[in-house]
Amino acid sequence: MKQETRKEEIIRVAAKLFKEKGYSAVTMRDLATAMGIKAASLYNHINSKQDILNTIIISIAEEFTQGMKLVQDSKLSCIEKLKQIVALHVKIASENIYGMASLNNDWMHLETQLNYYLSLRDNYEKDFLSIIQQGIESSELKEVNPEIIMFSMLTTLRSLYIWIPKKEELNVNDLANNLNKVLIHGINI
Amino acid sequence: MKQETRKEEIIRVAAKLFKEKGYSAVTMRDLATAMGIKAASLYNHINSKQDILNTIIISIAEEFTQGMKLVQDSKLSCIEKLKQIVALHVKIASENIYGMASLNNDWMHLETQLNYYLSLRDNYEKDFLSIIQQGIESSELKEVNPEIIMFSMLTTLRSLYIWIPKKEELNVNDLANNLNKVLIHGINI
DNA sequence: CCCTCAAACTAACACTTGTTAGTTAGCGTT
DNA sequence: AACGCTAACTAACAAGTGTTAGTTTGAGGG
Repeated sequence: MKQETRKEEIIRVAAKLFKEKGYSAVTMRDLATAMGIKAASLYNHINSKQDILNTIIISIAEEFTQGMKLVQDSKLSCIEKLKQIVALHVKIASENIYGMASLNNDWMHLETQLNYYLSLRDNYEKDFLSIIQQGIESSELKEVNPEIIMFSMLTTLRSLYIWIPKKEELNVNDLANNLNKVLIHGINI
Repeated sequence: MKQETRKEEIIRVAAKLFKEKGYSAVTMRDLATAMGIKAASLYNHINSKQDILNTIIISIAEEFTQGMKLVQDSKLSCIEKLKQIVALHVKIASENIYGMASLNNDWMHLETQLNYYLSLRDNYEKDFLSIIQQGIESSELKEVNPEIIMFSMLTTLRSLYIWIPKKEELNVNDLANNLNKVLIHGINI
């Protein structure tokens, strides 16, 4: 159990505030108050407000990229790959509830790292789409517009951070299994 | 074809800016520039920045509430009701692409109207959940956690505004039909 | 020709923003 | 005792914030 540095603590608290009000609405004085110090003192630990956002978003985005790579390199069937992706999202979302909010809602406030983020997101979606297309070609999946399938799955998965905190007892495996049922097999009898 | 008033034009342009950068990051000077006038001139037409947000969010939220009421009062089967709800979201999202962004991302910046908005949203979700629960009881739907079903459908539907603009040719009926297939019947063979 | 009115303008306000500079206090090591 | 390090502080700045007051412009109707 590695001890959290002061910098990590600031970033963690910042992510929580960013989730509640959004990046732009959170001031350095808000963040300082939440940390119990003065705004200027924050700069002993961090470079800038922007830098906090960069750290939060890019670290999670890279985690997703890495996870997708593992899924792609596996020899699983299409449906099994999709289940792995669901599990990936449940895992990352449950471990980064606050950061996921910034990833979803504040990515446009990135500056120097904006293009890098967009390229990660783009590639992720391309890889996701390609898995679905292969599933349709091999008749594992129904012949529905693959973009609609991806959109439906991805928006649900990307919104997990909103919903997970509302569940008192969270069993990550249970949630992933239930989501697999609903997303892959549908809801009707 | 009713002519758009200057006030309506400002609100429409504001919604577009709010979608791109979020409510807090859009200044009255940004909005004025987009309108081709000076910031102070905006106040000949609108009361405050807050008021613009109120108008955007509350009008759409009430549209959803009204639509849900119609669905509830119908004598349709559960599955047919869910299809009506999908159609409702596709319709409202396609007609309010910009406003939907504020509804999803900037509702927390409401002040006087925050509680009213939250009550509308709460009731909407309760009604949605109740339809799903009835569907499970009457064996129209699989016996899966009804909250997960609602969460999955609702997050997909609420994110439509992100995705609709990316589709060159948008046929509202096509989109609703495809979403129904994916959300209700699943994606596997 | 004057009046009205919508819609723009300039100038200014009080306050908030992110950030910097320079300083101080406490603590462990030499 | 002196040093260096961490982490806080006060004070300040320049730019930007939403908003108000008062004024000007131009078009249309009596």
